[in-house]
Amino acid sequence: MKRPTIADVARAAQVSPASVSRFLNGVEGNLAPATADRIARVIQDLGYRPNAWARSLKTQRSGLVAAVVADLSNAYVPAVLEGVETTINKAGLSLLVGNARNDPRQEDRLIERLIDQRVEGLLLQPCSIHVSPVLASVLEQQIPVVLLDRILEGAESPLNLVALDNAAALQQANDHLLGQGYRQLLYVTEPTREASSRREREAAVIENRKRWYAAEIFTYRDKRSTSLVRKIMQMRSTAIEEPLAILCSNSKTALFVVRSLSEAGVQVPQDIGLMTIDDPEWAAYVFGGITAIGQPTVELGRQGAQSLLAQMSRGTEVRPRQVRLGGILKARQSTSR
Amino acid sequence: MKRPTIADVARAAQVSPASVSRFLNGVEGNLAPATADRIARVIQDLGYRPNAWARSLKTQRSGLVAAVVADLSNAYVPAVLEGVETTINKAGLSLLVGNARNDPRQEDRLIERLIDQRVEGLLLQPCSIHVSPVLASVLEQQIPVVLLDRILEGAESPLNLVALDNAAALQQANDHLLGQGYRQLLYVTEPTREASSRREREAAVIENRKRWYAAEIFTYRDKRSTSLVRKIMQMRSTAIEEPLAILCSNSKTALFVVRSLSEAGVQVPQDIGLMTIDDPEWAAYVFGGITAIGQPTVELGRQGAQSLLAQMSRGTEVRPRQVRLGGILKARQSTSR
DNA sequence: TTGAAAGCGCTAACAG
DNA sequence: CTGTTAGCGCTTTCAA
Repeated sequence: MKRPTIADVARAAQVSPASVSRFLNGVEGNLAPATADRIARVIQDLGYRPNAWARSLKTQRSGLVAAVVADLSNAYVPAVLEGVETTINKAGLSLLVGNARNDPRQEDRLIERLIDQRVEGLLLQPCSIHVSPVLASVLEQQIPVVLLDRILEGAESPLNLVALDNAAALQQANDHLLGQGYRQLLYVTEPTREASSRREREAAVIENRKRWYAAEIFTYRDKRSTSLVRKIMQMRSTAIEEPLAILCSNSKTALFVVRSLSEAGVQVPQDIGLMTIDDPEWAAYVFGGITAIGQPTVELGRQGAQSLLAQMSRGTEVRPRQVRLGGILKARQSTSR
Repeated sequence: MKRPTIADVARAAQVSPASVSRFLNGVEGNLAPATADRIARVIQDLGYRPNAWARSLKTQRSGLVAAVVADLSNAYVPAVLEGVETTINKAGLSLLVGNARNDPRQEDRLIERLIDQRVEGLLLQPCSIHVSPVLASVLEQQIPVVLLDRILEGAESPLNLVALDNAAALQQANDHLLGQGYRQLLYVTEPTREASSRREREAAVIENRKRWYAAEIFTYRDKRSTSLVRKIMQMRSTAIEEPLAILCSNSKTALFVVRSLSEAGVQVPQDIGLMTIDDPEWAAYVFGGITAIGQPTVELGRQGAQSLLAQMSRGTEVRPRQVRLGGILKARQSTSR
């Protein structure tokens, strides 16, 4: 039971394949209503569906767009993908998804495979900070690319980007915490080497350093919480008990900190203030509510996809657009003194 | 700057396209080492990559697999997709993702589009309970399908499935709560009409009904928490104050309940017990820890994908496999009296 | 071990 | 308004 081809339809409807094709594509030189009807009926009867491969081969369009993300297990990512998927589908295209699992080699492999599938565009949340040879060749082939969430260094020309305005978000966070009367800051982050967003956030923390009595950065590499707790104890033991707040670089970090504090029995906000960049669904319910800077995740995906679609239709020639979206401060219990 | 074709390679290497094709596919009738080397070099130089469309047209294989999910915004779903994606990629295939947003019409549209892309298999978490005409035609075409998380009624033969053993999970939950001394149960669920998993869970609750002093079911349809709170108050006002526990049908429900309880100032576990099916990352940190039945989400995706791959290679003829995975009880503060 | 040639299913000139 | 024809880039007999 092979699927019917355009030729089968043509034969059954007593017309040429060309006419069927015209019908399918709603082409200019309109068909006689009678012919069209006949074709329509046959298509219906046979359950004919055009073969995307053959069409692609001819038209050089696949109807496929790819999204390669750094880590699907970070809730931020599926939220962004939601915006991407919706937009891509509205445009009549289909979305291929690749999860690099924070491994640049895996990322390369995925990109290569997806390009081989002849995707018409690539949305990328890179898990490395520089342009890999594979990505370079993608760019060279003029395949539209839009970066999500993270920038890339060493591209010949800056790539299209949609991301959080990290500098502004951290400014907001610092303002809020200082405004609440905190005088010491402990910024907790995952290693910052490979993700530009983390770098930008950390840079902003450093920039705001002088505003604090003390501001330190804690980078966590494993799940163990002991050294973080030790760090906290150390900062809290200042002679003049300056109030201390923890700021988390993202929701994954926040989860780690929440776990650490819970295990150590540290009270929030009594003993310590807590705030995070990124506002996961649970933030409002832990410790009576954790103050957060929410990201417009779905919107970010939407805009990324739109930017890609624009490039796909207008060509890669358009000058690159760097969109920076603002975060939204949600003040909650965890930073109220 | 068009991409080089097999003909370009053939010309540059002074061989026939057929030989290049042989080289590419590592075919039996081995090439002379010298020829192979020459071809290899040219491919390298030209940066040649085979055209998937042309290959598909000829081989009738696309290298594409699709996953259509009910709702990407439920954290359970991306977790399952993670397992799916990994497995599919390991098999050298690419994954197309569609998000039906709980809309059966959208689901149909997605399936149709993906089938038009000639995917070789479909993983489906249906957002309806019965086989739509579109899906029926997919099955009729012998395209391998595996259901994730939810079953479908009215299929001619039962479809392959990987899902939680809902009956067992709810048995476990009931046992645990009764063991903790609770005597009244309030089961909170989203509307159960369209998702078989919800139906199964609700059915299990009903089955366990006699074990309770009172067991009621609360279906929430909107975000407003007032009627839930009223219900709770009503159940708590029994003459002989039988201890009450809430059981949530999944993590989305749990989030709703947590919000409602927080807003109403109900204390957990002092005033009421709380438990949920599905163990989201935040469960351990809200109300000092919410007791949950964890689902093997990633594993579920992995097994679903494997089941699909099996069907794809051995043909749809294989007898359908219904895999039911067990949940894992995580006892926490919220149900300790 | 290699090449020639046919064709997968479709579209897009070009005629008519 | 409609049909004929020539490929899109690849694989795969069949011959050499």
